[in-house]
Amino acid sequence: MARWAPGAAARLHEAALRLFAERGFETTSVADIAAAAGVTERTFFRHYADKREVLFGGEDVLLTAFVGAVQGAPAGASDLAIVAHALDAAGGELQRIREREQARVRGAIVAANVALREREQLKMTRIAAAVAEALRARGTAPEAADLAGDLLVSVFSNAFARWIAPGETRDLTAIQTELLDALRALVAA
Amino acid sequence: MARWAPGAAARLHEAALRLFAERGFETTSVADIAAAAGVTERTFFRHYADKREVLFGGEDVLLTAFVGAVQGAPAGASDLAIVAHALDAAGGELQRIREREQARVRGAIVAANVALREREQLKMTRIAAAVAEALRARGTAPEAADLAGDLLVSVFSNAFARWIAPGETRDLTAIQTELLDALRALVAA
DNA sequence: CATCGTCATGTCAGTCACTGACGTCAGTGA
DNA sequence: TCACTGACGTCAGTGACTGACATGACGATG
Repeated sequence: MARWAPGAAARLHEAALRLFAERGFETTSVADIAAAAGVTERTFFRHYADKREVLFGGEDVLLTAFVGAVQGAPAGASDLAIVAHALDAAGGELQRIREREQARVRGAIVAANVALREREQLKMTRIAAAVAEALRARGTAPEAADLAGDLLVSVFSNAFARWIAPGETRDLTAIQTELLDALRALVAA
Repeated sequence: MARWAPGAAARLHEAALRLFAERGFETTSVADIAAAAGVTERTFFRHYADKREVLFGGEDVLLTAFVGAVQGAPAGASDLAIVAHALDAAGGELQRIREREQARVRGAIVAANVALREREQLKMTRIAAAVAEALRARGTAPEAADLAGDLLVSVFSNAFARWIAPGETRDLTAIQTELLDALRALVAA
């Protein structure tokens, strides 16, 4: 028999999500989470670099999805077309791996806490930078690449926020397409 | 004679900036800053809510400049024209109150630390939200307002980063105008 | 089958950011 | 003269996070 029950990271993740939803992020200590998962506090920090990290585990998935879509966009496509392509591809993949209800719970936790919103912003900024870098690698001018990266993140973030809003039933990609159209109209005016 | 030397907040600010630049943000403790300013640690937290706050003091100045410019934009202007107007007004004001070299020092400190970059992102997000709200108050549709707020922040942030880049000599507003043109080209393509 | 290293965890002691409660005393106004 | 306030000090915490070291099940290797 194993000395310890396996899957400590998953147990910690689950316990953290439950406790954050029940009592809030700030009012649940790492010790609480560890106890609920049946490990010590030290073990928590062996699996997650800090208390917030437990909510941002699969961070790289989204980033690599966006970057991969940019790299895989058809040659000769305009920068905006590449952005649209990446939004479609990554948005579709996100819907496949993430349940909407689960995303709503997590979204509520993050929205309720400043430190978590800060972390979410950083994640998005990293994605924007990675997309910009991928565009530069395709030959886009530096200034345009930076702007396009920000633009992609703006459309995605706004679409995602609306996707998890209560009562919303549309596809994430549909919302993204709509917002991209709104952006075109905005800049063309 | 006064019981304590006046201007504790200013002394703390100065000491913090100097120590951060010399030894880095993480490796200088609040106790160090307080000692350098001739007060106790407790007093530091009476003036600044947390260790990072000492670098983000005049945060509201920029926000109110942007919001004020949006509110003061000519009636009937398109959303993009309002954004351009706000960038010009706030960018110009920023250059008047902030020395470029000082901004470079602060920028280097912030760039060197993740926690500080997170905070900077949050500040920008707040500005985007405030600008979006001001646009909605003028009658802009919610989706367009959110996108326009993000767009303004994207242009400003990129322009500001280039403004404090080593060797850069152009005006902040000139860089902003150039980036806004690049954005128009990007979306029109 | 004995032994040896690895790996995930526990244990312990410590640093540092941040907070609440309370005391102190110069200045200010009645 | 006296009560009050504002700005600070003092003290005793809590909680996030880290480094160093111990432990014991497991797989590999002889």
